[in-house]
Amino acid sequence: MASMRVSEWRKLPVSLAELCIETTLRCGQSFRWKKLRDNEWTCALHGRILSLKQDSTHLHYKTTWPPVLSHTMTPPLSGHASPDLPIEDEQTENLLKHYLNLSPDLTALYEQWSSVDSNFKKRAPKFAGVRILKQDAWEALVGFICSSNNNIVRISQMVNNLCLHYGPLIAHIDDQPIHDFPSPEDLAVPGVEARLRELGFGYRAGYIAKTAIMVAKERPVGWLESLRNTESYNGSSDQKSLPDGGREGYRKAHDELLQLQGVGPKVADCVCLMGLGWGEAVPVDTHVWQIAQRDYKFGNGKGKHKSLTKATYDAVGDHFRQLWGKEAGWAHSVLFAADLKIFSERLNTKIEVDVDEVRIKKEDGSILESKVVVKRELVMEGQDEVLDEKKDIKVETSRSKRAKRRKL
DNA sequence: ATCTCACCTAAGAC
DNA sequence: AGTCTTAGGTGAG
Repeated sequence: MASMRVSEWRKLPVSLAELCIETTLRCGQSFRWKKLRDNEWTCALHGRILSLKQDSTHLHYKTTWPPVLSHTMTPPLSGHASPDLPIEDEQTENLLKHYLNLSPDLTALYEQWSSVDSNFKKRAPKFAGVRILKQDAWEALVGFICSSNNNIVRISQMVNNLCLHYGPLIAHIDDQPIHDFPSPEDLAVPGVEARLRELGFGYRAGYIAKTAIMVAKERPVGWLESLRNTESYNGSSDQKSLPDGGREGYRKAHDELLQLQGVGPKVADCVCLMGLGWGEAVPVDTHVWQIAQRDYKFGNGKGKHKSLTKATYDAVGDHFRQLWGKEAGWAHSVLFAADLKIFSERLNTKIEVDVDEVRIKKEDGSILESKVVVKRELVMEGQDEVLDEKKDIKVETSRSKRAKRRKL
């Protein structure tokens, strides 16, 4: 397995409020990121393998390139030559900035949503840094077709199988083959439905096979991409207020997606939001429907909106668009994450912090002054019962002082 | 327009 | 051990 190249770790300054990969990569918007080692996330993207890890000030990234021919890979974005970075690292940095969608000021958006919505304000603090990724639209489409009546773990397994059997091989890591995501053409071949059924896709096998044929053969080249929001992000929220059902381009994209097999309103909205850049798309699943009822008094009134019909679906979306504005789908994803079972530990975790000032008098008379911070994360059952405890002790400040001389 | 089912599968709850 | 429910829904009647 000759010479695949691995870059050095490089870093980008990013705070946890702007992006938290632990939450963002697990909250069900992408299904291919894997945690291979402690806090290290890996995924194949655009013909290379990307690894990410994060500390409180920086995002660190590393690229593994396929053995040969890496120069024939089309760069995802052309960038200006930089004196500091090798051209490939610069490409990867551009790819990352694009994929992670780093332009929107998430801190400002959280503040804005908190100022208009007390429920958001209450739930958001433990779910900072939930950012909507700019995923490939086709990948998002297939991933969310798989998501019906399904859970994140199984969706991830299915998508993984899809890549393994139909996606182009990129490289091996620890003898494990890593494949990229298959194109519509890769999946528009005879026998796909039967094979996917064998692979455990169930009734979604037919949806994927048919949708792949529609996209690859019955739509013009570039059709899916043409549905993308091309506006560059503009922070000012008081642009002409958002139309009731969202912008024209969003409605068009949504309508077009509904023509595909296995794509209903919810899946179409997931693709609009996470694959096509339409921030006002609000996917309403049973979960969000429950949130709407529980926290926003939906369906309480006189019989209207009793169940999640198409009319109710649209009304819920409109309500959240009106409340949160142009990036309603982003805010929706924060509350969605806050309701996921895989993150439920955070909700009953309380954090206790003890700070001790310690002074040690040394023999030479100087005083060593340090602050010992003991941080305990307690997983609670009810009010008093502690199920689990994680302790983190660190010496935060430490300095020597010359002994003060007593005045006589 | 709204409602009811069937549809794959695997894991957890009774 | 079986049965039921649930997990980011969709399509057909």
